[in-house]
Amino acid sequence: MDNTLIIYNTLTRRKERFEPLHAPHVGMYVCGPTVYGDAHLGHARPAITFDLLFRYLKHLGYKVRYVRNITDVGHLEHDADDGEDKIAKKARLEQLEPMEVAQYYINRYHKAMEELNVLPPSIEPHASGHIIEQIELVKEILDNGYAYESKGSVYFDVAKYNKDHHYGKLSGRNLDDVLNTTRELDGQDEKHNPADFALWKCAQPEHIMRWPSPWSNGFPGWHCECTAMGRKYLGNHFDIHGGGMDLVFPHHECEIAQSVASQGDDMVKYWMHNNMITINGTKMGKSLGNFITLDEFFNGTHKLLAQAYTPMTIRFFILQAHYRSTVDFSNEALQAAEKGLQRLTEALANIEKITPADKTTVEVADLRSKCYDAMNDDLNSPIVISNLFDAAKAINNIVAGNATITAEDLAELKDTMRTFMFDILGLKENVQSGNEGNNKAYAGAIDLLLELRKQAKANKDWATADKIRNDLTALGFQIKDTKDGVEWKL
RNA sequence: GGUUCCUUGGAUGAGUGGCUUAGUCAGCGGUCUGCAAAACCGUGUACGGCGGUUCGAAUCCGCCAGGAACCUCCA
Repeated sequence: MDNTLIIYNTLTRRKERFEPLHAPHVGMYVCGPTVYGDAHLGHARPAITFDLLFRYLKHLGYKVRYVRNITDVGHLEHDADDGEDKIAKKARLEQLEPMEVAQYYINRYHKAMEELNVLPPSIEPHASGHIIEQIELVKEILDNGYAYESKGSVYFDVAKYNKDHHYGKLSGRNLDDVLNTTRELDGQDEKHNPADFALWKCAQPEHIMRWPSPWSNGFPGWHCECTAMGRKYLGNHFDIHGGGMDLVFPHHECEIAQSVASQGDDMVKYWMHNNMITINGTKMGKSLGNFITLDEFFNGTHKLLAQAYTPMTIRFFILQAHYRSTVDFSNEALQAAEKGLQRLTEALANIEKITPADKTTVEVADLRSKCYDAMNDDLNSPIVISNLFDAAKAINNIVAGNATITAEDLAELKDTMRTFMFDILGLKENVQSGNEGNNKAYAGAIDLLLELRKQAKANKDWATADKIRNDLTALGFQIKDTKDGVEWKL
């Protein structure tokens, strides 16, 4: 089996063969959330995309260290008069300690991720816990002559850097373009050049979150945390750095500059970026105010939602599109995903009903290799899913008596389905809430009703039979009459 | 204005030179069923427009139209 993973590298703009720097170890860093609000559908995209990659790399046998940070400090807010950061601003509004706000949203983020069956990363470092490392990074860049101090703040000298290196190689820009299009920003008068970005910001008097440094009491610049923490936990050179496409410039571009200016070269071998989720053709984003939080999806409480959607429906919906394509939100699309997922899980359950025969008359032999081929081609999860649907069709045909399968092929089919659905795509069956005892009791009650219906049917009392079925359906139960008896589920 | 990219059937969404007009959802017809549901079988004119390259293009090149992301915190 040829398991050569090919991934698209934003840096080279082409698909490349994945060759880890230190196989079998793989280091991967992904930009995590800024915790000043609830996670929305857009946040689920990178989480699920890189969860897929994490799962697949592990499945291939790599030992993966996956670092996903929590940004709880350091992002400047542009509509603020001073350089106050988002966490501090929200804290004052709500009369809470900044760390209390951060913790609240971290907890909620973790809960949402768990519901989406996103595996926790190996390390989840907080920016606020790595101020020392960030100060060290700034010092190195200063020592190397690529930064300067101004009124207690430190700025990266982009023009100087660009003489020795290419500032803009990731996003395809050149410095002149950046200069011509840079807008007025806070602290511009402190900078030598409008394109320079902050490595350390001197805190205004009213700014709550602040740390001492050689330059001032303040806080680290926008881009330092990922460079400092990536290096700390993954070393000076690691394999994969991921994030949303909207982070390519300036965030990841600046990370490269910081890395080169401090250690002499880029830390990252493969840059990977997931595309956006759109709503009415426009990006769903915090600042645009057009976002729907994950909790709202799970509860169906947003006015644009026709119904609640389970976490697995959301996950499946995202996996049905390739990660580098935009995916457009709509109720219709989500409902389609919901039904599609149901079809797959039912087919998987139907495997248990199959009695092996002495001959296989369905095409399932190459299912596994087709799925691997799709995954190896830049994580083409939509193709994996379409292959699983082919398998579902085969299973249903066997159950319907139109085809047969040998015990050996059946075992292989089952194992392939389970491996890809559960281990790699990370889908799981929705677990019913409620305690065991209650579930058992009410399952018994349903069975009793269906027994009565069976008797009514035997007496050709269709009115009674239909009433039981229709009323149960109205309560949310699905009743199926199969040749082996009645099946039901909520 | 600059950089990067996109435009596929009713809705989604793969494919990137000819064996793929994927797959899902919806619709329509049929099989099964007391009737349904589920399942199965069958089913439509799709590749933004105009040129070019080629034996052959949805797929490569050019122009035009429309749209998006980034250039400001954002996944």
